[in-house]
Amino acid sequence: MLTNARLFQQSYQHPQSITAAISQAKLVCEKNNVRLTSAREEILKIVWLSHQPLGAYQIQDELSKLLSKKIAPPTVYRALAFLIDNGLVHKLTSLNAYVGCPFPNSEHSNIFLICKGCGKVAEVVHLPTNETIQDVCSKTKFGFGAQHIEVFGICSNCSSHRA
Amino acid sequence: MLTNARLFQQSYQHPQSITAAISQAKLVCEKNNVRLTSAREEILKIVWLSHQPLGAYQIQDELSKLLSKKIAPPTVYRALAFLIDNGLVHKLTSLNAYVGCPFPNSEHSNIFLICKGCGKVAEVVHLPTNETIQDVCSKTKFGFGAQHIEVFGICSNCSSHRA
DNA sequence: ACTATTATGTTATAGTATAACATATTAATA
DNA sequence: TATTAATATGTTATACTATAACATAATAGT
Repeated sequence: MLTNARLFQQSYQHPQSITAAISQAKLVCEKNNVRLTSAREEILKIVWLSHQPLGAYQIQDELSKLLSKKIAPPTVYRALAFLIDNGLVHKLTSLNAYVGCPFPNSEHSNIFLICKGCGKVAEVVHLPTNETIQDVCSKTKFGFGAQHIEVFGICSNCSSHRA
Repeated sequence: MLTNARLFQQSYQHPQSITAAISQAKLVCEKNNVRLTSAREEILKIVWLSHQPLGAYQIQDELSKLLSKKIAPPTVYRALAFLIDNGLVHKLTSLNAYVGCPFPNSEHSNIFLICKGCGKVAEVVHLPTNETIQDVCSKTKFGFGAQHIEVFGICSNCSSHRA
C-alpha cells in the first residue's frame, strides 16, 4: 500500500519533496509531451507547499503575492486543469480544493483520507480497494472508467492530541 | 450486494418506488424525531422523480413550477441539508447534484456509479469495499468517519446501445 | 521569417451556496 | 387555550466557485 499518510505527523515538514515533486512533474510532462510553464510550475509549488488542500482563490492569492501582480481566476483554473489532466494534482470535490499528487506515476486508487481535525489530506494507493470496486462494476455490468474515494475521519495525530 | 443499478435499464420507470420512498422517508423521520414538512417532502419527490441527479437550481425551478410561486435558494438548500442529514438524499460532490437514496436504512458504502453516457446514477452497498477501506484506515491509524465513493463509467444500457 | 499551435491576459458573467434577519408555524407547557 | 420555546420558512443580499469569450503573447515547427 502506497501512501503519504505520514504527513499527518506533526513533525512532518515536506522534506525535499517539493523539489522532488517538481522534477517528477517535469518528467511527467516530458513523457506526455506537454509544457510545464512557469505559471503551472508556480501553482504546483504553491499547492505542494501547503499542508492542507487549497481552494482556487487561495491559490490565486498566493500567486498574486508571489508575483506581485493581480492574477485572474482563469489563470488559476487553467493551470489546475492542466495539472489535473496530467495527474499532478487532484481535486477534492467535497471541499472544492486541490492537493498535489504524491505519486503521479503509480496506478491510482484515488483514495483520500481527509482529517476533520487538522484539515490535512493524505492519499493512498490500495489495490484491494480497486479490486472490490472492479467487482462492483462487473456485478452491475458497469464499464469502469475512474474512481474517486474520499474518506472522512480523524488522523492519528489529531486523535492522540485531543484524546 | 444491494443496488438499484437496474435503474440503468431503459425500461426502468420508477415503479411504485416514489411512494415507497416517501413512506420510508416518513418512517425515517419518525424514528429520528424530525419533521418531514411539505417543502421537504416535495423536494424529496422531485429528486426521486428524476432519473438523473438534479442540481439545486433545477430543483428550485421544479418546485417553483409545482407551487406556482418563486422559491429562493435557501429554501432548497435547507431542505436538501435536512434530507441529507437524515440519509434520504445524497450529494454527488463531483457533479454538485443530488439523488434520492434508495435504501436509507441500510449500512452504507456510499458507492455511486455515474454513467457518463446517460447521466444516470446508481447506488451500491457493498460490504467488501467497506472492509478494504477500513483496512486502509487501520493501516494508516486513521479514525474512520465516513466515506464517499464515486465511480465514473458507462452503464450496460449505454454500452449496448452505442457499441 | 512565417505560420500554426499553445498558452496567457482580461473582462464579464454563469453557477453554486450561505449569511443574516424577519416572519410564521408547530409543539410543549402553564 | 393562551403563552412560550423551538423549529421551519420567507426574503434579501452576498459570498464563493468556475467558465465563456475574445484579445494578446509566447513557443515550436516549417
